[in-house]
Amino acid sequence: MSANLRKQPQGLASAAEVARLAGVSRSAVSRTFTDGASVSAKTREKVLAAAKELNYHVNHLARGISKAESRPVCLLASNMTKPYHGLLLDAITRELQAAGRMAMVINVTADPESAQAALEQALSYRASASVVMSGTPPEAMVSTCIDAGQRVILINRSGGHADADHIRIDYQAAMDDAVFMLKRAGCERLALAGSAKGTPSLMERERLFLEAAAKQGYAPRTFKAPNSNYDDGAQAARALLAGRDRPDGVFCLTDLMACGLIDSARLDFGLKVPTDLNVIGFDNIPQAAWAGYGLTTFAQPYEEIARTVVRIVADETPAQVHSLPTAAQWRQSVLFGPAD
Amino acid sequence: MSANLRKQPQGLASAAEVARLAGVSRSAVSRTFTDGASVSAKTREKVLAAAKELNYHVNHLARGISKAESRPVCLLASNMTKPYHGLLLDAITRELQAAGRMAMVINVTADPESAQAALEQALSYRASASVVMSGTPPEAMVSTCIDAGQRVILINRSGGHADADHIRIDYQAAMDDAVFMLKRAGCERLALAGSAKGTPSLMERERLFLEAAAKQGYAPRTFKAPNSNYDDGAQAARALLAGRDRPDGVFCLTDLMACGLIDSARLDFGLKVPTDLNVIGFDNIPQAAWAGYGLTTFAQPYEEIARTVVRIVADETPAQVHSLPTAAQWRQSVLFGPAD
DNA sequence: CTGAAAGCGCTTACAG
DNA sequence: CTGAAAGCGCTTACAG
Repeated sequence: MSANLRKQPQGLASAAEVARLAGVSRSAVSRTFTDGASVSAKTREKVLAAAKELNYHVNHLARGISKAESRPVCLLASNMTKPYHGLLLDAITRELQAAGRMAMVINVTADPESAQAALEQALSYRASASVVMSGTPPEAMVSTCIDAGQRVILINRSGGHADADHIRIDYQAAMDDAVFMLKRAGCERLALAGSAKGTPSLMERERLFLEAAAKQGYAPRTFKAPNSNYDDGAQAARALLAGRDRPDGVFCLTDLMACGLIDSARLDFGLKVPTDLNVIGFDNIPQAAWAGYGLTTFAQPYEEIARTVVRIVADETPAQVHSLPTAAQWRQSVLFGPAD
Repeated sequence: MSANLRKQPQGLASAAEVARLAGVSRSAVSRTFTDGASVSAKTREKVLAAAKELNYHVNHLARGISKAESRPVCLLASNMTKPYHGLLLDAITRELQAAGRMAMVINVTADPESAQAALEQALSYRASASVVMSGTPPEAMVSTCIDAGQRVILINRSGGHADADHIRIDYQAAMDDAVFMLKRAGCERLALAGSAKGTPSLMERERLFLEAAAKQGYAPRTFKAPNSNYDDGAQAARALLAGRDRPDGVFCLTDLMACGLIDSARLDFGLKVPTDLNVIGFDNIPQAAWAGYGLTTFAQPYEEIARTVVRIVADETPAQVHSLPTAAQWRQSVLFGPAD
């Protein structure tokens, strides 16, 4: 009674109340809700009945204090507004949830220090893992998290942290494919719509495309836009498509850029895709499938990334690099379909 | 020492250790990290120094057991992949974070029972509030949450729950505007690209547009697509633009539909927007600003919604309906600009 | 302003 | 299989 007076007005039953009603010990109700604990069918029955009657829910906050598995996983995300990030966030929250894990999301803004602040938050909530989808946390911060017993999972981030898990995509095959597709479409002058943003995955795609092109005897004209969004693609179009010796095949670092480039090619230059210009993108965002674009692109393995995250969070395996493949998605922005 | 053996290997310091190092009581360190608690500058100093040395972070999980304000807020989201949902999720997580609150996200899939399961999860984590962005939780579930001392905030959901806070958008003015814009552009035959999905906000826009049109003497042809995405817009185009008496102005329930309709109008019917066809959308998603669309639309008040959410979470005010306005966003898909 | 003590809601050796 | 007890890491009246 007097204990009740101290409580905030929040009517959720506690394990103690359930125990009282069921006529068993506190430990018994705790065990009933712990997978694999030893309770007799009869006790379990009584507890379950009482729990149902009192509308009891294990307090995960309290459980998390002593039980690592019921601690949340922190997702450091930004740009949720952009299709690629939305797709990734959707897949990861879905898989985490299916595995019974709770996801806390931290919105990492452009601010360079916010990745650090975000990881500190994750520490405060004793997250069992932090998934870095955006930003580049300082090395020292990653160490702090790992020392605190947390796993740190970097998705498409640069490879500096030895103790963190890295999920990276294997872009080599995709970039070879891209050049092959353009060659088979009869392209003679290639171009690359690149970015000066400096994200590791962007830089890697850029480098590998250029290498693959060189191997096939191409010397692509390159334009580096400031970022990798729609406007950057349009900007690339205006830089690459003006003047003589217009390219007839261009690889865009992202689908968003490809959409901007295609629109500009059509509206500013009166070009038809793919007859005048072959275009390939990257990410396979929903817009790539829109009739206005019909973009041939490469799909990020969103589901596989999500499943890998869950696996890392659940396992005790030492930190390592996880490489995942992409898959080509043919549409109409490149002449001719896939080879048989 | 023996206590340490029981701990899982997680090196984060506790308040007790900080107290020991600083030579003060446990209460003192607790107070140092509680806003507005009474600690002398000297004690605070000592505690802060010790905390820094041990890399101490208040355990929010534990704090949440006794302190309601540091409990997480649950976000029930789905379709994060769609621009509108991404925009909303981004704004809400950003504002919540700025207010020092943690956001847990629950991915509500299409499954009708998952909204209920999601709210039960929120209960387990003792969320101080649940924000329902998708799905329609059963009345009984909402009551359970509220009885548990949790606030339930429904965004653009139907108005059945008396004890929940409702954030709704005032579509009346927008729909009057939409008809006015089309009339001023000289439209003679209006159409509505509607949806059979049955979401409250969709249904309300539909009804209000039709009413506004009737007031101006229009009798819009209506097509109800199954959902409210890109493909649904394309489907609407094929239904509305074929045959004689083609409409010259159409309102699409969502920007996504408008994009699909514009693409189909151009590619399937060879129509030019806005000279052959005036188009208005709703939501003001990033794609609406793309050069290929240049869509005139209405902006959901994403930021205002987010701020309202944090205000509700922080306050003790009784549940109520919060009405927010939209703002017209002129672009090129309707003839003539805004009135002065 | 401060500390000792009781409390929150859970888990988990320990002894039977 | 079961319960009493000690523990997790925090907060907050209470008395000084």
